This record gives sequence, C-alpha cells and structure tokens, in this order.
Amino acid sequence: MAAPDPRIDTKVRLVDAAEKLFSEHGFAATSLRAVTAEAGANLAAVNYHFGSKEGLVRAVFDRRLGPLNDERLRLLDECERAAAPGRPPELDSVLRAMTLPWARMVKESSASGIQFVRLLGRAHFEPDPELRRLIVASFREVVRRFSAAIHRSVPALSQRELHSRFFFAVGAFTVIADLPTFSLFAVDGNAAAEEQIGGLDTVVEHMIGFLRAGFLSPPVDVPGRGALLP
Amino acid sequence: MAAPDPRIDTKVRLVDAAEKLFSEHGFAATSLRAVTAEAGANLAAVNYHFGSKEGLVRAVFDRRLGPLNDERLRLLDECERAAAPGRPPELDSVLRAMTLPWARMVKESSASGIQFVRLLGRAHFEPDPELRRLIVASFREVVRRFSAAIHRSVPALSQRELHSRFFFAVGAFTVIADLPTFSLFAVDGNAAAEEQIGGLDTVVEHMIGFLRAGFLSPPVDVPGRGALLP
DNA sequence: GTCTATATAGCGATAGAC
DNA sequence: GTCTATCGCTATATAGAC
Repeated sequence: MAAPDPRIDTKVRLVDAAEKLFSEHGFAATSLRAVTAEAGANLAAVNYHFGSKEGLVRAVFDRRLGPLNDERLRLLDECERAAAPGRPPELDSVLRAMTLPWARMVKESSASGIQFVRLLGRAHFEPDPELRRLIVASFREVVRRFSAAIHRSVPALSQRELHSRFFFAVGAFTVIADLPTFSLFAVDGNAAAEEQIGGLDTVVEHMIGFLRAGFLSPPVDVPGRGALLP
Repeated sequence: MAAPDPRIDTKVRLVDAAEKLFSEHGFAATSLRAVTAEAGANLAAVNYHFGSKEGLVRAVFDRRLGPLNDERLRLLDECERAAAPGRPPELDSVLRAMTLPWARMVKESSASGIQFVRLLGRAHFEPDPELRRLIVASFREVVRRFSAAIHRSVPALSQRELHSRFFFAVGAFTVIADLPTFSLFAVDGNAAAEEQIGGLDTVVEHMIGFLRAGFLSPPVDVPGRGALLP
C-alpha cells in the first residue's frame, strides 16, 4: 500500500483508490471511509467531488469504459477499411480489435492488472439497475458493430446464434481473472494471478484461437427448424 | 412474492429466501432483515440456525454446488465407460456432462432461473477469501477430471492452453445471464431475461457447438516455441 | 425454537468553520 | 477545497423471556 501521491489531484486519487478497492471487495462492501483513507483524502471529499457514492462508482466506470470501447471501434473501422471491397473484414483482425485495447488497459491500469479484470468482469453481474444501465449503454455500440462485422464472416448464423456466440466470447474475457485462482496448482491465488497477467499475451493468443474456431463453426440453430431438443 | 409455506422447515425457508435475494441483489446488499422477512421467519432465526450471515451464505452455496458438481462427475463417469477401450470419451458428451446438470439446476432453482445463473456466475468473482475457498474446493475435482477428459480429445494441447480453453468455456456459462440484458433489443432486461431462460435449451445447444469447435481447434501455443507475440 | 428488545458498530451524507 | 463534527439510519448480533 504505497502512500498516495499528493501532487495528483484529489479527484483522481479518489477514483484510483475506488477502482482498487471496488476491484478487491466489490462495490457494496467498500465504504467511503475506506476509499478516502486509501486516497489520503477527507471523508467529505467524495460527496464534494462526486455528489454521492454512486457518483463515484459511475466515475470509476466512466473513466475506463468510454476510452476502451472507443478504441475498439476505431480498430474495427481500420479492419473494415482494410477489407477488400464487398468482402467481410478478416475475422482474426476483428477479434484483435476487440481484444487488444482491453489487454492494453489491463496492463496500464492503476489497480493491479488482475484486479481491474475482476472489476470489469464483476460489472456483468452488477445487480444495481442504475449502474447496469450505464454499463449496457457503454457496450451498446460495440455489441452492435462487432456482431455485424462477425456476422459477415459467418453469414449462415441466425441473429440468435450470433448473439449467443458473441456473448460466449465476452465470457472468455471475464474469466481470465479467475483462470489462475481456479488453477489446480495455485495455492496463493493472487501471486498466481499476477504471474498470469505477466503471461497475458499468451492467454490472449489462446483466446483468439479458441474464439475464431467457435465463430467459424457451422450453425447449430437453423431458423425455422423448430425445437432443438427432444 | 408468494407467502412462504410454513410447513417447510424454517432453516430451509431461510436458505430459499437467501438464495433468491442474494441472486437479485448480491450478498453485501442483502440484509438479514430482508431474508427473514422473505422467509416469514424471525430476525434472530438466521443467527440461531447458521451462526452468522456468512454461515447463511455458505449454506446457500453448499446446497447447490455439491450436488451440481457430483452430478457432473457422475455423467462424466458414464461418458468414459461408454467410450471404446483406449479411446477418449466423445467430446460432445463430455461437454453435455458439464452442461446439463447446470441447465437442470437453473430451471429448478427457487430463485427465478436467470437470477440463479447470476448467483452461480457471481461465485467466480466472489471477493471474500473464505467463500472463495469453499467455491474453489467445490470445483476442484470437476476442473481436474474434465480437463483431463477433454485433453484426451485434443492431446496436442499444452497444459497451459488446455487450462485457458477450459476457463473460456466456464466464461460462456457465466455470461448466459447477461446475454439478454445486453441484447440490442431488450428494453426491460428482466423480462427479456426470463424469456431467454425459456429458450435455455437453445442457448445450451449454441454453447455446446461453439465450445466443441473451440476445443478442437489446433493449438496456438506450441510448448518450447518461445514468445508468441512480437 | 421462536420471539422481543436491545447492544454495538458502521454506514452515507451534510452543516458549517476555515 | 478541505476539514471536523455529527445527524439519522441501518446493519449484525445477542440476551433473555416464553
């Protein structure tokens, strides 16, 4: 626990501290007292700068999700420009456009990388409706554009199955934080987790290979075929 | 909110109520007052029966995870018995052994199905170390046995890549709860979610197809080849 | 086993001095 | 912008009557 750098703006220090503690303990279990102590700020500072605890939570997500998803869309634009006219963009480069901004952000985040992955993962299970709306809104365009791009590589997929597959891929992102803790060999989960982030590039390559094959596999769901199970 | 059935044991009613409320709002955000009210029991009942709130949380997971994973292992045994001697068990049936007990439990849970998926998913991101140990222990044998079984279908995989792929598959399970809320069309996430669980069998078939292809794809990680990225 | 009543502690938020 | 002090509330947990 390094002492917070007083040259950094209090507002920034609060978001940094909140990101770290929310990642470690969840939103509900993290008190403003803990956040302000970690940030070296006064208890009243959160309400002064963010209006409420929820305002702070929003600020934590806002700072990350906007840039993350903008960069993904920018890379997707590049993929589509690079594609031959009338041809779908390369599936591999589309998957990289989804993945690389995320990997970069994990490595650069002020919370230790693995904690930040947990924070993003936990966002998908967030029960608070207000916060859910914020998160869903941040991902909306990414879901739309990437689904469409992938669909062009696998046009035989129904909308439903495309949607399912896209989220199976999202699931792969979310569990990377837990990959090491559930390892059979990991005794100290956190140490193993840090080492895993060191090998993040390798895991990313594993993931792209895995997802590419999943997306390219023939459709299971043939529209209009009726029930799939007995 | 149906009135609780007083013929059911208080202890059981408490676990039922807790499962439902934990699923909807998370652990930290659910008070014992809410649980006992939902269960039609006295506030003091939780401490009498479970010692503490944490005891209740443990009881909720204990009741589900043991039987879920036992059933998975039982089905895996069947797959392995059904395989020709010296041959790996059918990958498809191995994936079903992992999936079907889960799908059955989702449909039968006292919490509404989609909420229960969230509860199980949230288990993977649980910050509390005590609870994490319980959960990891519950999955330990499943991870070991299923990884080994899948490895026999794709023997070229390194241990590392096998491990990565296995958890990408786990990720697919966890996001099924979010599939509908992140839908482009869903306005009311919860209504859409309930409908999705109605179509759970379809999503399960999508998932098995997707995962099969992912597992069978050629390895990315060739042991001893060195760094994968520039 | 179930109840009421309460102890003890921590929470988010704010008023008002500096 | 930052601080102290405190309000009002809710939480978990328990003691003791029934």
